[in-house]
Amino acid sequence: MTTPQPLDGTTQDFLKALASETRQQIMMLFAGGAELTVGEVAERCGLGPSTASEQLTILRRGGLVTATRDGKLVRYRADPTTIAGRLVELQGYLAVCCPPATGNACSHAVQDD
Amino acid sequence: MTTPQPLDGTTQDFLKALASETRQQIMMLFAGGAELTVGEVAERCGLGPSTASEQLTILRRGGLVTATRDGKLVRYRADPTTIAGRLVELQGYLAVCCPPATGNACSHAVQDD
DNA sequence: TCGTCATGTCGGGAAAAGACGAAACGAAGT
DNA sequence: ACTTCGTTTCGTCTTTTCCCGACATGACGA
Repeated sequence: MTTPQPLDGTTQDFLKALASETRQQIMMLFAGGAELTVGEVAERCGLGPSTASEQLTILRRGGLVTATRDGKLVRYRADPTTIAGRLVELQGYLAVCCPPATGNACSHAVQDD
Repeated sequence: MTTPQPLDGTTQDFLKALASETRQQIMMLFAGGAELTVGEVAERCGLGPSTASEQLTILRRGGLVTATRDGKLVRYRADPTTIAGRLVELQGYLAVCCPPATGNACSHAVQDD
């Protein structure tokens, strides 16, 4: 079950998606459950539409947002469920790296030897 | 409303440190609370000593490891306390992006009940 | 059908990251 | 002091990322 050896590919996409200031900025736009089109994201971040589309694709691969088509628009929104899942995966990975000995907060799911 | 702030600098360092396959690999070496020198990390990851040193510096900046000098050696180990803190910060950031309305599953992922 | 508009895809160029070897630094031991 | 060994810093190269403009795709309205 536990495949904590390397890091799961999905978690890797999650981390890489989040490890960019621009994409962090994009994620902030979705605060409060906002739905935004590619063009809106582009404008609010000062990016070209193509760049916004690319970055949103990366965020979608990372499980951070979902997209639905509405006419010729595509509405993006945050994906809390998947985000929570990736966060748990990340937690599990870190729990392996952390000494599961003393009362440390980052170890509570994976114990193995 | 929730602060539409980009993201804490420390959390950014944390994410960037983790968003690298080799650094993830390095972190795995510290499983079980192991203490490793730069040379050991280098050898086990198939890296040059200088590269290992650089990557460990990034991990230290991200709060993932701590270093103590022991003679001419430098022993690195995981830093569970700081990791847990950064994880909580990350979770807080993501909670802002996530709609706090529906099953906001991403606002409880890290808690260590 | 045709034109338009929003999005996605493709190439390219600038910037950053990743890894290396050579050399500098620091802490023992001879 | 000198030598040795582990670590760090520095310069360089290669690879990847980031953003762009130009073009292709797909959907709607005339």
